[in-house]
Amino acid sequence: MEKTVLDCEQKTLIGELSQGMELAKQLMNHLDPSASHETRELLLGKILSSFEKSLSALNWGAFVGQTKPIISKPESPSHFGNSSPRSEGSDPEYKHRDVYKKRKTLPKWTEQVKVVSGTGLEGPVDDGYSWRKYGQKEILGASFPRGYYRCTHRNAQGCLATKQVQRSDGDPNIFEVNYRGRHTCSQSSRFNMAPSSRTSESLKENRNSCHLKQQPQEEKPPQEIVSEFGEGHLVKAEELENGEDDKFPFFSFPSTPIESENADDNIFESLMLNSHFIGSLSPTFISPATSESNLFSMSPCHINCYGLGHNVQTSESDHTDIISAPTSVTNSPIGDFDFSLDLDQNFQFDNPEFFS
DNA sequence: GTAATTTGACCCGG
DNA sequence: CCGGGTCAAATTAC
Repeated sequence: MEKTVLDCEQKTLIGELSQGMELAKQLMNHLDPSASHETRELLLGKILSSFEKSLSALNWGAFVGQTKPIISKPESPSHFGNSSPRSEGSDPEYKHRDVYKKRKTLPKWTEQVKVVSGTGLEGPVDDGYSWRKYGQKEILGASFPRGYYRCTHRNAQGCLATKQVQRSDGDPNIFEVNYRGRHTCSQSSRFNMAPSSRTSESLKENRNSCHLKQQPQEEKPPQEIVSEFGEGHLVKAEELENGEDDKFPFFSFPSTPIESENADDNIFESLMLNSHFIGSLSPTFISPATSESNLFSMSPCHINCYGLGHNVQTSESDHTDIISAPTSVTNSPIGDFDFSLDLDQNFQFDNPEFFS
């Protein structure tokens, strides 16, 4: 495989993006208070946001893209596509068993998104992927319904990525976005597959054509883009309560042995994480009073990535982890990735997950 | 006409 | 049995 070339491409891209992001941040720091042109701030905010998205997508693509269809098990995603009406079947057992089983094994992580101005726009909720809403539910104890989204290309490409979006109880400005599963659709790997001829232009093209579609929300349609500036993220990776069988394919590793690639990807992780942590690591968390609505007060464009493995627990206790070790965080994720990659080696052999 | 959303019913796990 | 997650027909938007 010509991974090396691609990796170089990605490194360059990531490096540039990181630099740009840092510069933007610096610029933001040096904003003249007297000027206080919101437009400028807005612009900067969007720049940063854009960078974040790019980096994030790049990073994810690095993992997802290099994997071929993740679920290579016999009952591959195909039956997602088959409009398999359970009603028509006298088949009492449906395929739901498989579905739920799969659901359980998918990697899961939560992103807490804060939208400052209450205009109703959730820029952050639009994370760069195309989602289709497939359900909405009132959640007990929650003031707002939870929306269920799946990747638009699930049928076409068997992409199993889903997410849940729900407003926080107390704060309509906070959205909890629960991601589940990695994107296996071609879009998600757009960066990864980018040939050397690919420039930022084509990347932008990609974004427009595939990914970045404004996401209509259950609330009011967005009128202004102002709120996008004040957004804050908290990304935390979680693993499902891993049963014995459940390893944590947080990045959906294929069962094909790839070692050097992983190493390189690890570098990407570090790169990206570092870029995020540049000047953005401030333990400004507010300890969550309750496990329900966790309000994290953060500086704009503050993203924390928590990786995997040993660190993961249920969402509630997760918060404790996050808050309790804000300083070690800078290194921790990288270490975690290392850890995970190491485990990945094992994962290749015993991911009985897909054999059942 | 096609694609996305809405919405009530269904299924599963706890 | 209840609550959460998903499905799919109906409806709406493009």
